[in-house]
Formats: sequence, structure tokens, C-alpha cells
Amino acid sequence: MELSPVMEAFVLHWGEMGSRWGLNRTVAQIYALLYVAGKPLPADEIADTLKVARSNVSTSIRELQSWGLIGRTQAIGDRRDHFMAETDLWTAAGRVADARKKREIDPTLTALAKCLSDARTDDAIGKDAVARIRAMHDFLEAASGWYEQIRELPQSKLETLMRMGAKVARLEAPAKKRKKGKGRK
Amino acid sequence: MELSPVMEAFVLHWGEMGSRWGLNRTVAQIYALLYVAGKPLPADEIADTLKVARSNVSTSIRELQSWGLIGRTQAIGDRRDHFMAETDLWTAAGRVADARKKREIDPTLTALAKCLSDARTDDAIGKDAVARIRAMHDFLEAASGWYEQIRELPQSKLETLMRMGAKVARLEAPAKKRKKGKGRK
DNA sequence: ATGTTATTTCAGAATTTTCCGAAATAAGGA
DNA sequence: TCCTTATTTCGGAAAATTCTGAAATAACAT
Repeated sequence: MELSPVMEAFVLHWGEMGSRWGLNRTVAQIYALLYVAGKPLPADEIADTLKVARSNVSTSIRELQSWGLIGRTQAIGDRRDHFMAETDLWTAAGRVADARKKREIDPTLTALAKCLSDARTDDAIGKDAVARIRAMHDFLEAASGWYEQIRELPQSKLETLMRMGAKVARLEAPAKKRKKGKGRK
Repeated sequence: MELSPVMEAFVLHWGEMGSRWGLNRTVAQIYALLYVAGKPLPADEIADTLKVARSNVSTSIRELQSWGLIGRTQAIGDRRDHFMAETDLWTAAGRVADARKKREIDPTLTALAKCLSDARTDDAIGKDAVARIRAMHDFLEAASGWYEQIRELPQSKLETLMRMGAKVARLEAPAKKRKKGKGRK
């Protein structure tokens, strides 16, 4: 697949971006490529376009699948697998968030819980240090629970909630002290 | 500073964690150490405790400061700087989120806007590809705007909002199809 | 079976990131 | 000024990550 200049810029930028978010460059570029391409591409065409080794594409595709960001399809008369990006960005972002929570937040919560339980038999640790570890645990647990609740909302409800968020800000924050006219800070 | 077993486990785990979130291990460990220590520590004591080079501490501290996660204080009769962690986790999380948005999301939005403007003179790109890039841009812009609104809420309002989120989920989601008894999948 | 094409695995090469230690800089005393 | 202590800078060592190319595996057709 030939990339137009803008498509190339998009893919390259996305590669940079991805590497700041824990994906590596190739993985991010492949997602970007499939996203702009708008049609399923076979692995060797991806490798050609991005100028990376075929084996690298294989590995990267596996990772993208583990994030739930791409799907596999077949084309008639073609034995090769073809891959397409999830193009609904709400869905894609949700998948990434879910995966990161599961890989990172949940194990951290477990580790913190273990710290707290071990703390009982650690006579060299101070009460206040335990309290701080507990604060960290509780904070993560609260955030985690909130996320899960948000996450089970259908997308439409979520959008409502976002609008409500904006409204809460508008109704309540400037509500105290409302002169007429130009007002507002 | 001598670390108790649990404190050590906490610091080590946090180091692992940090490296998944774009901080490096030492940076994350220093934050964790200052967080459990609960009191300001001078740089060389940090280096001793974590068994890393003094210069590494210097660099890492600068990074933590750029994230707004630690502060510098002085102790009387001691010319050395002492560093203490931000222990309010809402504040700390907010600082990290702000910094990442500014470093990563905002530049990405700029890059995407440039793609869209360049697309006008790129005659090799298809209309649909441009539309997808625009969708990406608009999605990020919406998320970014929402974040900013949320971010200016005082913490108390934010907590209200979170409770509302939970309520929306409880009131509306299970409302359709409510049999009595064990119900619920 | 045998050949052909698609995909994965994996050892090590290439690259990037992190870290150390020596030297430079700064900031006070004496 | 000159000595002592605190901190930063920075070249390159060490470690970790990413990527390649070759070989192994798989899946199908003839």
C-alpha cells in the first residue's frame, strides 16, 4: 500500500505517540496504518509499507490483538490473514483502558493489599507509614471501582454523564457570586 | 534511612509500576520512598537507601519536580536540600494527568490539525482517510475538553460527580428487565 | 507425499534507555 | 583566597528493549 504524504505523517506521529503510552513504535504505527487505510491489509503488505521485518509485524499484530485493537478477517481467493483496525475510537480507547487497568492497576492493588497484610508482622514499620500505604490502596481501589461503574454504562449514558459533568461545572462553580453582565473571572 | 521489609516491597513494586507509566524505575522508586518515609529526605540519603548513584538521584529528582510530585525544603542547620513527596493522592494524580495531557495529548492534537490542513494539498489521500483522521482529531479534542472541564472542578464537586456517575449506572442500567429474586446474570 | 505459501519463533544484532562515576560548578564558611 | 560540602553535568558503560533474518512450523493444494 502506498502512503500519501499526509498518511505517512499520521502514521509516523502516531508511532511516536504510542511509544509514550507503553506500546512500541511498530505496534503503534501498524495500528495507525490500519486505521487510515480503512480496509483490511495482509501482514506482508503492512511490512512493505512500513519497511519493517515481516516477523516484527507478526509479533506486533499479536500484541495489538491482545489489546483488542485490531481484528482478523479473510479475503476471498486469498489465503493470507487480513487485519483491520477498530475504527470506533470510543471502543478502541475503552479497550486500551480496560487492558491497562487489568495489567497494571489490578496487580498493583493486589500488591498493596499484600503490603498491608504483611505490615502486621513487620515490627520495623511505623503506624504512619502503614497508614500512607493504606491511603494509596484505598485511593486506587476507589478509582478502580469508579472506573468499573462508568465502564458498564452504555455509550449513550456515558455521553449524558459527560454533559452533566460540564453542567455541574457551569451550574455550581460560578453560581456563588453571579453579577449580571460580563461577570465570570 | 533504613527500610523495613514492607516499605522495601512497596518501593520495589512501585518502581516496577512506574516503568509502565513512562517514569523510569529510579524515579518511581524515589517517589515511593519519599511517600512512605513521610518526611523530607536529603538526596544522598535517598541514594544510600535505594543503592543508586547520587547523580542518578539528582536527575530523577529533577524529573519528579517537573511532574510536580515532590517539593524541596530545607532543614535548619543542614545545607542540603531535602525533598518530600506530595502525599495527597488526588493532587498527585491530577498533576500527573495534567502533565501528560500537556506533553502528549496537546501536541498530538496539534499534529492532527496539521495533518488535516495539509490534507487539502495532498491529492494522493482519499476523502475517507481524511475523514478518519478528522474523527481521531475530534475524538481527542472532545476528550481533552471534557478533561479540562472536570479538572477545574473543586475536589468536592468531583466527588459528587463520581457519586452521580454511580447513581446513573444504578438507576438506569438495570432498570430494564428487573425480575425479583436472584436475577442479574 | 511433495511443493508452495503463510505465519511464528527465536537467537542475536541494533538501538534506545538508564545508570554510574568522574569532573565541573556552585555555595558557603574560615 | 582556599578549603569543604552540596549539586549538576556529561561521556560512556551497562542494561533493557526492539527489530531482523533465518529457521521452524503450519496449512493447504496438487
